[in-house]
Amino acid sequence: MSASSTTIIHGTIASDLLAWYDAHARVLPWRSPPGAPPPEPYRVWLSEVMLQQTTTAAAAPYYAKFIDRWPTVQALAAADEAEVMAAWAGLGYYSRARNLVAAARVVAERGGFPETEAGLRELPGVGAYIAAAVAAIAFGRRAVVVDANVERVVARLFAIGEPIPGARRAIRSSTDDVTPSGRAGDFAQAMMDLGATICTPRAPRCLLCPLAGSCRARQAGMPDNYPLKLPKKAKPSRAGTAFWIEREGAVWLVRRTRAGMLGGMRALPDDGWSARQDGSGKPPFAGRWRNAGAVRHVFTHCALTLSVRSIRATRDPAGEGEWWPVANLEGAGLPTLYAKAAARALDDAATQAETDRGDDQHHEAQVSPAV
DNA sequence: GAAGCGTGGAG
DNA sequence: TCTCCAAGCTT
Repeated sequence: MSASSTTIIHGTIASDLLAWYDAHARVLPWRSPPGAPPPEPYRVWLSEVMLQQTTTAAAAPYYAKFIDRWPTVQALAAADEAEVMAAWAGLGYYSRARNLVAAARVVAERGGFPETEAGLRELPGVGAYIAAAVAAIAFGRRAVVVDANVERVVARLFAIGEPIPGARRAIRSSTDDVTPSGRAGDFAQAMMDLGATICTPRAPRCLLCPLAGSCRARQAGMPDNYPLKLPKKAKPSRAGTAFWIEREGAVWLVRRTRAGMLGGMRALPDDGWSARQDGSGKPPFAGRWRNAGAVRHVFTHCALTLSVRSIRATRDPAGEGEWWPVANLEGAGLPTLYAKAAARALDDAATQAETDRGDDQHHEAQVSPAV
């Protein structure tokens, strides 16, 4: 195939896709309509960080909360890191929140966002994808934007049979080939919308696809065979224990170390469980610990059964921590694992109180059902 | 380059 | 219930 005919075909892909996008673009809180002036770079960047490995449905309420609370990058730069971490609680991948604050401070200090991919790439938490996406969407620069959606669309368009991650080089090269010089942001978002709504991982809707006529996987009759992915490693199961220590309507919370799982987040004290090994089961101090049941939680690379034990304290436990009002537990910003454990402890306490009202016997050794 | 890092929804 | 995986980055 000659270079000129290649260009014509690839140009058709871009124009077909943009025409489809003009008619079918998703309406999203961080997005401008096709052809309209782009949102502020702050909004594009914030949304991209939240959208890493995260569905639009999950990110949307957090995006609204952050924009309401920190409307500008200067406001975010001036925020307490701890408050940003707490606001991020539940969204996962918590290093994103710490990098978010760090990057905001760099941007505020230098008086605005870098406008080039290379400049953006220097911000903490900004990698190849986000740098390209912000350059294209916020600044209208031609950039090769490759996320998991684009990987899938391009692997199918060109029937790239090599498995991920080895195929990434070829996918990037082909994406470069089909990326137009104009409407950079719309093109990137159109590719992602196509991947999210038409060219889906399973059961792609090829009958609705504006690129079906150009798609080599479609022509071969097996679009959902692309991209090929290698089998994943088995996920280990871990066991740990969290401790609910209550005193005068407050619960003792600690802050996890910045490195590792749930790094930097508020948490219940626990027995040192990790993705690599079980916890010791040992409570932080001796006493009449109550078994409040257990919760199950699945992380990216381990599945945890977290036992919950509770006690009423008469003084501060050893080490760093803070008494947090139970009535305002939502404001603590506990990651989901510990929010589940807290709910288990509170439910157990409520159940016990009801039992105690129902008969005169104590049930201090009551065993709650496993979850 | 591979492993570490959350969570919730879909099928 | 179980598997897959979503607008990835860092070390």
